[in-house]
Amino acid sequence: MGDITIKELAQKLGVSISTISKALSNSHEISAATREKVLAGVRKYKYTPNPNASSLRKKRSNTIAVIIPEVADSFFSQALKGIESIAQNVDYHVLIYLTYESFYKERMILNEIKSGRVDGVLMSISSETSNSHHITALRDRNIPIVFFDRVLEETETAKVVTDDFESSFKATEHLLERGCKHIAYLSTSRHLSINNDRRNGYLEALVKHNIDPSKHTVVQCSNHPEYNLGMVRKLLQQEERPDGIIASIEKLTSSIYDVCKELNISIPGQLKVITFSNLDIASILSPSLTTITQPAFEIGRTAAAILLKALQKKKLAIRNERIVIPSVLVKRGSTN
Amino acid sequence: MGDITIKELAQKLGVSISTISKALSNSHEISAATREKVLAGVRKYKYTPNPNASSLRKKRSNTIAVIIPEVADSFFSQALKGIESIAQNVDYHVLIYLTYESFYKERMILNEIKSGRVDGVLMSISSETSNSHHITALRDRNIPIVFFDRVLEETETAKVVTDDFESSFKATEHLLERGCKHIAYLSTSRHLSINNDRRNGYLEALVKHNIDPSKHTVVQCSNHPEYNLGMVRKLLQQEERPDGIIASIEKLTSSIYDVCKELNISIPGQLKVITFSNLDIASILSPSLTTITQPAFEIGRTAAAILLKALQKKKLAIRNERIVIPSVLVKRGSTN
DNA sequence: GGAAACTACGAAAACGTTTTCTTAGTATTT
DNA sequence: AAATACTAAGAAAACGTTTTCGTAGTTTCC
Repeated sequence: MGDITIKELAQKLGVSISTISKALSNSHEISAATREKVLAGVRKYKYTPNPNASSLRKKRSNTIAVIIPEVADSFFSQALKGIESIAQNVDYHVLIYLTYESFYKERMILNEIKSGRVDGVLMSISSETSNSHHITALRDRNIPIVFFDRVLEETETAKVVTDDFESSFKATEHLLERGCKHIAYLSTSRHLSINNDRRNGYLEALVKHNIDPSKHTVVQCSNHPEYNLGMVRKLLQQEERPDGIIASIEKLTSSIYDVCKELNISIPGQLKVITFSNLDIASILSPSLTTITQPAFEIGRTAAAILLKALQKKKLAIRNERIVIPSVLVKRGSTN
Repeated sequence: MGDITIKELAQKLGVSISTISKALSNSHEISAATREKVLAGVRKYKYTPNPNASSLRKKRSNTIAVIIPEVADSFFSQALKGIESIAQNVDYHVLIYLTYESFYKERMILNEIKSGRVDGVLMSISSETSNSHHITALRDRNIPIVFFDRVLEETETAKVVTDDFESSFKATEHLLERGCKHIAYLSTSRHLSINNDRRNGYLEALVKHNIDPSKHTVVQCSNHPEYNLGMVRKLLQQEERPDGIIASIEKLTSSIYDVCKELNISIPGQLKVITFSNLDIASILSPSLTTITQPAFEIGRTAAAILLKALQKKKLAIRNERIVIPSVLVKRGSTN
C-alpha cells in the first residue's frame, strides 16, 4: 500500500483534482456537500498531500531550520524544546543543524538551506563567527532569520536575548557583598556579543565599587575542555589567586570544582563561584552552585513565535527589535 | 536576488536543461568540456537545485526524522548529536520531533511524516507506547525505521540498544558487595522494554545472591516530577527503608538527594545510590554519583549509520538485528 | 427580460527538477 | 559502402500538487 495521489483519489470520488485541492483548503468555491464527500474520501483512502509537490507549487515548505553550536548543553537543549513546542502547534517542521562552534560549518549549513528547503531560520551563532556575509546571502533569498541568545548585532532582524550585562553586574555585586576582594571572570569567545556584555557587566560592577584595576581578571577560555582546565588550574595556582569566580560557560563548572578539590581550595570558604548555567541539578552539587539561570525555554519559544508569526503574513518583514528576557540569579551554597 | 532556476541557467549558458542536470549528476552522457562549462556557470550564478522539485521527481527527500520523547536530557541530547554528526557527513537533513512521552503525539507525528517528507525514521518510543499500529503504517509506505534505546520489540527492524539487563545486574551486585541488604529499584514506565530489562537484571541479581524476596522493592515512577518526589519520600520514610537504590531515570537523582537531605539520611553511609545517567557533572555532586553511563553518542551514531546506509542502497531492507553497545558502571562516592 | 453578478466546478498551466526518449553526427564493423 | 554502434546533446514527459482561468447554470439587478 503506497501513497494515494490526489489524481487517484479524484478518480475514485468522481470529482476533479482541483475540487479536492480546493476542498482541502476550505475554498469558498466548493459547496458544503462536495466538501463533505471529499473529506470522507480523504479519510477513507488515507490521503495526505505530498509535501514536496505542495511546497514546490506553493513556494513554501512549512519548515524552519534551527542552527546552534551544540545540543548536549542545558541551555540549547531547553531552547530547542521551546522552539519545537511552538512549531508543533502551528504545524511547522523543524530541521536541526549543529555547527560545533565552527564558522566554516555554519557557512556550509546556511548555504545548504538557502534554496527553498526552509521558510525561515532560528540561529545562535558559533563562537567563531565574526562577519555576516553568509547571513546576508540568506536574506537576499528572502529567508528571514531570528537570532536568539548568541546574536549577530550588525544584522537587522529580531534578536531574543537575556540581560547578560545586568546579570553579570548583579552576580559581581553579589560576590562583592559576600566579601570577595578579587573576582575573576572566565570568558568565552571574544567574538560573541553576549560574552562582551557579560564581561562589561562584571567590569562595570568592579568599577562602581572601586575595586583596584589590578584585581580585574579576565581569563580567556576556549572550546577545548583540556585547555580550559589548564587555564583554571593556572588561575587558582597563582600567588594572588582570586577569591571569587564568575564563569561564563556552563562546562567550566566541573573544571572549577575539580581543580578546587585537587588544590584543596574550599568552596565557598576560600573561593566563591557563580556560573551561567541551566542545569537543574546545580542545587545538589557539593556545595550547591549559585547560578545565573537563563530562561532558555522561554527564549526558544519567543524566538520561534516571532519567526512563525512573521511567516504567516503575506509581506514578511521582521522588525529590527531586541527582546530581552531576564535571567535570574539563584543564590546557593557556592557563594555562601 | 532570488534563486536562479535551472532553466535560467540553461539560457545563460546556451545549453539545455537536461544537459545541466546530467552534468551535475556526473552523467557519462556529458563531455568533459561541457561539464566544465556547466560547473563554471553553476559557480558563477550560484545555482543550487530546488530541493522540493528534486525530491518530488526523485521520490527521495534526503531527510530523516528523529522522534524522541524529550531533548532536555543528557542521554537524548547526546544521542541526537551522534545522529546529526553522521547525517551531516552524508548530506542528509534531520527533522526533530518531540513526543513529550505522549503516545498520542507520537502517532500524530508519524502520521504527519509518512507521505514523502522523510526517507527514514530514527526513533525512541514514548513511555506510553504500547502497540505498533502507527509504526506499521509507516512501513507500509516503505519508510524504514531504526529504533534506538527505547525500542518496540515486536517490530522487525534494526534496534540499537545498550545492555540494560547486564548493567542493572552489575549495579545490583556492586551494591550488594558494598554491603547493601535491601535494595530498591526505581522504575520508569512498564511499557518500556528497557525498563523491564533493567528491572529483571536487578531482580535476577537479588535472586542469585539469595536476597529475601521481602527485600525486593520496585517503585513505579511516572513522568511527573512531583509524583516521583512523593514516591521517593514515601520510600525513604518507611520503617524498613532500603539501604541501596538503583534509579532508572536520570531525573530522579535530584529527588533522591533532596529527600535524603530533608530526612537527614547520609549518602553513602545510610543509603547508597546508583543512577542511569549521562550527566558529566555526576562527578562533582555531593557526594559524587555512581552512574551507569550509557554510550549515548555512540548509540545515536550507530542507529543513524544503519539507517543511512540502508537508504543508499536500491533495495532497502533493514535487517532485524539487535546491536548492543555496553554501558559502563562508573563507581563514585555515592556507593562508597 | 436582458445584462450583470454569482456559484460551483473542471481544464489546464505552472512550480523546478530528473529521467526517458529522440536525434544528429561520428566511429566501427562487415 | 552500407549497416551498425556509439557519443553527446536536446525535447519532452513525468513527479503531485496549487492556482489561474474558463464556463455552464443560477441568481440578482434595473
